[in-house]
Amino acid sequence: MKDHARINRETSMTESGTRERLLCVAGPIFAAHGYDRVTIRELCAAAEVNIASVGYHFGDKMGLYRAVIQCVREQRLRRFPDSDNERSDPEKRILLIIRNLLSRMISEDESDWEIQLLIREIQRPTQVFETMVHECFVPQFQLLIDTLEELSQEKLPKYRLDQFALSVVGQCTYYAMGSGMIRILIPEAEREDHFDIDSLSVHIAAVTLAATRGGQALEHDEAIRKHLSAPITTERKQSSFFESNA
Amino acid sequence: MKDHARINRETSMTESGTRERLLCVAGPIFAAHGYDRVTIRELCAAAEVNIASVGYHFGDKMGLYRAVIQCVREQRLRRFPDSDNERSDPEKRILLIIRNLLSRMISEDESDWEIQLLIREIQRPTQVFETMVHECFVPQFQLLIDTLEELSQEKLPKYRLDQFALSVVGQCTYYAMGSGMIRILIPEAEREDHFDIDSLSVHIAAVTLAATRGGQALEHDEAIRKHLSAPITTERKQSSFFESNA
DNA sequence: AACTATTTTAAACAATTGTTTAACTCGGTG
DNA sequence: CACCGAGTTAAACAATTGTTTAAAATAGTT
Repeated sequence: MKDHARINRETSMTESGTRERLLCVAGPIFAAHGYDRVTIRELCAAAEVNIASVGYHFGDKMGLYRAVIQCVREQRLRRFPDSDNERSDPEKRILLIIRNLLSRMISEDESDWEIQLLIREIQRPTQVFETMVHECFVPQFQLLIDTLEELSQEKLPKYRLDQFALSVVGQCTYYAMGSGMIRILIPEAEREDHFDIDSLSVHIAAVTLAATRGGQALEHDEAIRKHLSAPITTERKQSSFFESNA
Repeated sequence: MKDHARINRETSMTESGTRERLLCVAGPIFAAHGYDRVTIRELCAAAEVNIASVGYHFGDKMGLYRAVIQCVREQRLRRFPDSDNERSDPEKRILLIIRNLLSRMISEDESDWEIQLLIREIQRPTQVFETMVHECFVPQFQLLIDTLEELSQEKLPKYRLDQFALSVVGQCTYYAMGSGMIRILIPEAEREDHFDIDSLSVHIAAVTLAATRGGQALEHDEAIRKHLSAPITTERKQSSFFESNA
């Protein structure tokens, strides 16, 4: 019964069309509404195939979802083979990395459903998540760390580089994950003028450079640590970002 | 029919218990599994009330959810009235703000379901989202901006302060939203040693201070802008954070 | 053409969903 | 006591869900 589908998937001998149509249609829909809110009937209606097709070709609704994720991954790996911005000054490289990160996060294109899908995986990981991270995110993260290491004149311990790298990633991804909040916090006019990809990548790159350049960051680190002894724990539970203050 | 419930809710005359029990039980469950994956029967079974109770007291499943959100909000507003860390040097204040932000993000307590619930609202906003942001997040965001303004010696334009503030918020919230990825990217030993609330708040505060202190950030800004002319757009679509590079 | 394997189809499946109904209990008031 | 409104209950509601079935259609081979 389902063995047919398995053989079909592995050898990919047939080009019947229904499997591919289903695979192509499911991506944007899953990305738009999330796994739970998408029904098999909705997918099959969009793909103009029978309701039983997903069960036959993918065995399961989750099987279709996993196939979609894997398809996106392979397609991206094939489309973006290797970037070769190896030899240039680290300041420029870090700007490029940040810029690429942001252009993937801030959605403007129409084919953004791939990023939306991956972001959903990041926010609520499933079984596919771990392999996805290892294949796609870890290498880029390592590239970011290498650049940061080259950027800082002095030798930094690994955990320090990781912290800086996560600061970069955090700043960038927030514009995707917290876009709803940003839309409220920042007026639209200001957003359009100073929160485009160019302005933001320059800003984040500047922050990163200022933080990593020289030992001044560590110097501040020590200056701050003096404050960190007693008085903080007392106010620790008094206020929070989620609480009103006015 | 539902008028009873409405009157009951407004005047809060009766203390029947089922409404309150439902309200208390629903919070953690919604936070744990999300709105969609929670069934009315599951909630009523946990609260040991009849299935029709939610329809009677809240009119709707969504009504119960909105009541839970509002309950959390009011409870937090009541519990944290006003923090009075007004007069102290801005370096210490920014550290306190970051620290509070992080302690809310990195979940260690058992009563973290409130934050989890709010984070779910941030990620996938519903109707309750906007009022929630205006009541809770906007004031704290303003406090952050005020501190940043005091921190920078020179006068910065508003959009600049907003960018810095979002950098702070982004770095902090990433440890909550991207925790799944961090768990993979950073080894566990390193995470336990250098990614606790204390270390991270010092790190983020140091980054923020280094970025806002003096005009050096802007100086870098200009230095970077020179790079930003032509060559970027060419490599714009070549690689991405999601793509492998090795 | 006949047979086989593979794919598609319409229909029904069983389970679960949110919501509603109508009877019922209880407490207080005339 | 009778009455009434508020609250609770069990049952059923209609709708939708993912999944399966068994027959029909298609393609490929001898």
